[in-house]
Amino acid sequence: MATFSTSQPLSLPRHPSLSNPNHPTTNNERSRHTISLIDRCADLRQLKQIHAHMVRTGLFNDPYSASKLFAIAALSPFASLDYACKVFDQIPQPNSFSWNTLIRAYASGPDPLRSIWVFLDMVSESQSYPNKYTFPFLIKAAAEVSSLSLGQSLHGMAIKSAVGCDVFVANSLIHCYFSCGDLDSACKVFTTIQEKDVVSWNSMITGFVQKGSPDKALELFKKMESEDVKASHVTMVGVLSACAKIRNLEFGRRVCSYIEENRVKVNLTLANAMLDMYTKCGSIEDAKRLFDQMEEKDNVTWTTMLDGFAILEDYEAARDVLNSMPKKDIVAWNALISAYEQNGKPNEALLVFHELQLQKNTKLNQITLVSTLSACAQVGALELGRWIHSYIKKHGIRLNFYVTSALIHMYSKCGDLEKAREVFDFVEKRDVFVWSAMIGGLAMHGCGNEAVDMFFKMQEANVKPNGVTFTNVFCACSHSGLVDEAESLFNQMESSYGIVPEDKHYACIVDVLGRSGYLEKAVKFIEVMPIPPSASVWGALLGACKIHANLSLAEMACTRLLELEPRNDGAHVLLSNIYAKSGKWESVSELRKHMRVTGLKKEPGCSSIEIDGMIHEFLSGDNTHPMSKKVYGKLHEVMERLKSNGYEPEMSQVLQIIDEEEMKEQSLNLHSEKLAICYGLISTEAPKAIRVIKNLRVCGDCHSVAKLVSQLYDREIIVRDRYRFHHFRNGQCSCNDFW
DNA sequence: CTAGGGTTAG
Repeated sequence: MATFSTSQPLSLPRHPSLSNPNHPTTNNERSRHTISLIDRCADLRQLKQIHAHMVRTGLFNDPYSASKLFAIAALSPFASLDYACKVFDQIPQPNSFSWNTLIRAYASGPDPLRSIWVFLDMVSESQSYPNKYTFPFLIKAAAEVSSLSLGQSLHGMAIKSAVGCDVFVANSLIHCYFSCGDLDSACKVFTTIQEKDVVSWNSMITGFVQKGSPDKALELFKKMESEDVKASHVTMVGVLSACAKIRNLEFGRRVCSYIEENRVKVNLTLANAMLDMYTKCGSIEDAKRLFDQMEEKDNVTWTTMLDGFAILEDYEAARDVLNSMPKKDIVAWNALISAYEQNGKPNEALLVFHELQLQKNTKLNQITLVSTLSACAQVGALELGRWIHSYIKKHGIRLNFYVTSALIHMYSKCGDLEKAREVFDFVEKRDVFVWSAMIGGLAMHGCGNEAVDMFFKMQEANVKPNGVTFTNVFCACSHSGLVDEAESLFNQMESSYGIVPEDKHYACIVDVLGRSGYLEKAVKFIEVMPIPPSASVWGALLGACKIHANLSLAEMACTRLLELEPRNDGAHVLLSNIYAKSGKWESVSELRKHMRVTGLKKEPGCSSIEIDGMIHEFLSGDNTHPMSKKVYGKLHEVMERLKSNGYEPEMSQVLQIIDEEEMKEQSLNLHSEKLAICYGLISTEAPKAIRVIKNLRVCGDCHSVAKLVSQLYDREIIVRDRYRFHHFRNGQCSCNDFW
């Protein structure tokens, strides 16, 4: 038998007029031979050869033979849509099969909607009618582009064409409704199927898993079992994915034994799903064992394993996996970058990003950019963030919701609120995350009223707020003292927006009330909370007590907070200072001893500043920076100049998170933000703004110093502290000294 | 002669 592994001339039956008239082969046999050759074609050249032959012999005029050739042209591994279309146009009267084939080819091509245009041609211009094979392809196209209205129209047409009850049509509708987010319709279709097959169940199970209801997927699986439907390997993939999402190792293990007992065929995809379940559920031993057993591995296998180590924060092992990958792809790089970024290691994430850029064959994608922008936001790497933004523009990368939110978030957190607004205004469509990012940005910069306005504009745009939106709005209210607005929105959260307040929302309201001086009200609010107050709730109250110098309440809040978070360093230091202020010296020494014994230390103040794309970090009292001497020289000069302009160091805030050692640093003006600002003065020129990021709250003295420097040195200074931004300009701060 | 459901990174 002839097989064509490489392109060779074909031995085609000869033209009837040329063949020996006495030769016994009939036309029928000749066409059978030609058609069997079509099936064994290995490339387009061979196919075209047969095509030419068929035209010459007239075989192409036979609808069956022509459709056979066309199907290979459109669907084989070496298919060419261009060529297939030309073949199709030559078919005199394409039958339904040929139309279906063309629709199928387009539906799984790069532009699925083109299959709809073919369908319209079929309906309007041909004698062929759509049948039960036609609709699954079209519905698949609708699913691909997530067009609910298209899916609904096709659903209606399928019913009119009397194929609405066909199980293939119904199954593709389930898939389509899920991908359009219309879960109710998907369920309705499912319940109307008379004879559900395993694919019907699988479509439901994977639909629920992918749309964020893994628990429902597991329920369905149990129901499927109780109805004695035999699960397939695709069922297993879906169920394992559900287990991975809800971190249910026990159920996941049961699924694995089910697979063994029922001899479900374990292919690569299923093995990968098992691996993912083990890693996500935290059983790295099982994962390692499976990984070592797997004979065949693909990039999914490697990346899943990489992520498994990253989850355990074993970055060395994760890195080893990346290094061992035969063909590293962007997904694997993204996994490492995002692992660092999401575990509070943004600098490491940026290092990996820089390394990735040196790889010639790996193209960044939207996910790379989202993770990296998020890392930029954390460290305040505005220059790199800007570079990524221009990269996005230059390469025409689409601003989807993720990328848009990430850009807004990056610009906001790096202190460039105007740029954040530009991005927000530029995009045409905004989802809840884009709106929330913008509201959050306004909140950080103390634009409370604008944030609240934005919240209402969002409703006008028919975008429903979520829990994050409310957190950001409350945060905005808090920084701007908008007590009434916050209270009124809080009261509507559940009744009007259907969002059950969580502990972070309660903490926000306590913060709003407390900051504005309504300490009693805040306490009452905590007392009537329907859920037990969390550490962040007490933390918010404590913060308010600090601002308003309420010692007794602070002591209570501190005690509650330490019950919930025994290793909260700030609360310890603060409590010891409270005791000191109240003369409870025994309690002070007890607490200090406790801290020494348990090795609890106050997180050191740290400020950073980006110069020419490099992040420079300063700890308080730091002299490790290469330009340390010059920085201190500048600091001395600044302080002298400030003093001669009437500045007096502020040494007596009532409550501060300062430990004994820091007292000395405080008196010597060694706070990290002062060092970073001085470094900024040395290494940049006006009118460039000095942007500093601090890990803790900016202290009162540094705040006054920054105000004066902005005036006397005529420099804009932008400081991001743990909670918000301070824009210092002409001796004023954007926070109006309310923070 | 045709068809549907699947795993990794935000």
